Amino acid sequence: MRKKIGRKFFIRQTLVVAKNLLGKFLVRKIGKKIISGKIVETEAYLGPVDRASHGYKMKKTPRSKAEYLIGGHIYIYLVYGMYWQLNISTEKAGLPRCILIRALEPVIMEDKKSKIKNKKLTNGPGKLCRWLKLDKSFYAEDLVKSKRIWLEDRDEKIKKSQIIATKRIGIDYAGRYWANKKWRFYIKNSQFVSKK
DNA sequence: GTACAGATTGAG
DNA sequence: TCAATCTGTACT
Repeated sequence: MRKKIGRKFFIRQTLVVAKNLLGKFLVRKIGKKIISGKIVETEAYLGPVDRASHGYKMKKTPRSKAEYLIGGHIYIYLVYGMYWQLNISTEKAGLPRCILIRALEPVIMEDKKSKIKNKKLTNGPGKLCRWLKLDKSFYAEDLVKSKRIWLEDRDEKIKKSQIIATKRIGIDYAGRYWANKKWRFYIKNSQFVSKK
C-alpha cells in the first residue's frame, strides 16, 4: 500500500522522525516523469542546542529560516558553492530542527544495465540532489502539500536491528561533543549509503 | 561591494 | 588523506 505521509509524521521528535524516515520513499515528479527512492540514510540536527546545526542558539538568517518551519517542509541550501543539501524540517514551528537526507536507494532503473551506475548516483547528499533535480525553487516546499515532491509509506518495515546509529559526518568543527553524537542513521547492509 | 565559509567530492 | 571548487550569505 502506498500512503502519502502527512503532517503528523514530521512533528514528532526529530530523532524519532530520523529513524522512521528510513525505509520511506521520496517521490519526485518532474513533468510527467516520476522518480523515487528509498531513504536509507539520514542525519538529525537538533537546534538550537546542537552546535552543528544552522539554528544553533536560535541563529536566524534568511537561509536557515526554513529550518524553523513546522515539520514537513524542505530546507534546502548550498554548501561549498556547489552542492545542495536536502533537509526536512521537523517538530513544531519555531524550532530549528531538521533532518538531512544523505542517501537514497533509487527505485527506477531506467536502464537495467546501469544498476551499478545508479548505485553511485544517490550515495551522497550532493549527488542525491543532482539526481532529483532539486534546487532553490524547492526552498520551503511543503512535503505534505506539494505536487512535485512528497514522501510515501510503502509498508517497508525496517526492523530496529537494521538501523545503525553512528557519528555524523563532516562536522568536526562543531567540537568533539557534538561531532560524536550518534545522530546519523542508516539501514544496515544497504549498498547505497554514503561512503565511510 | 567584498570577504569568506562550507552538513562535499573525487582524485591520489 | 587532502585540496579544489564557487556562490549565497553576512558583513563593512
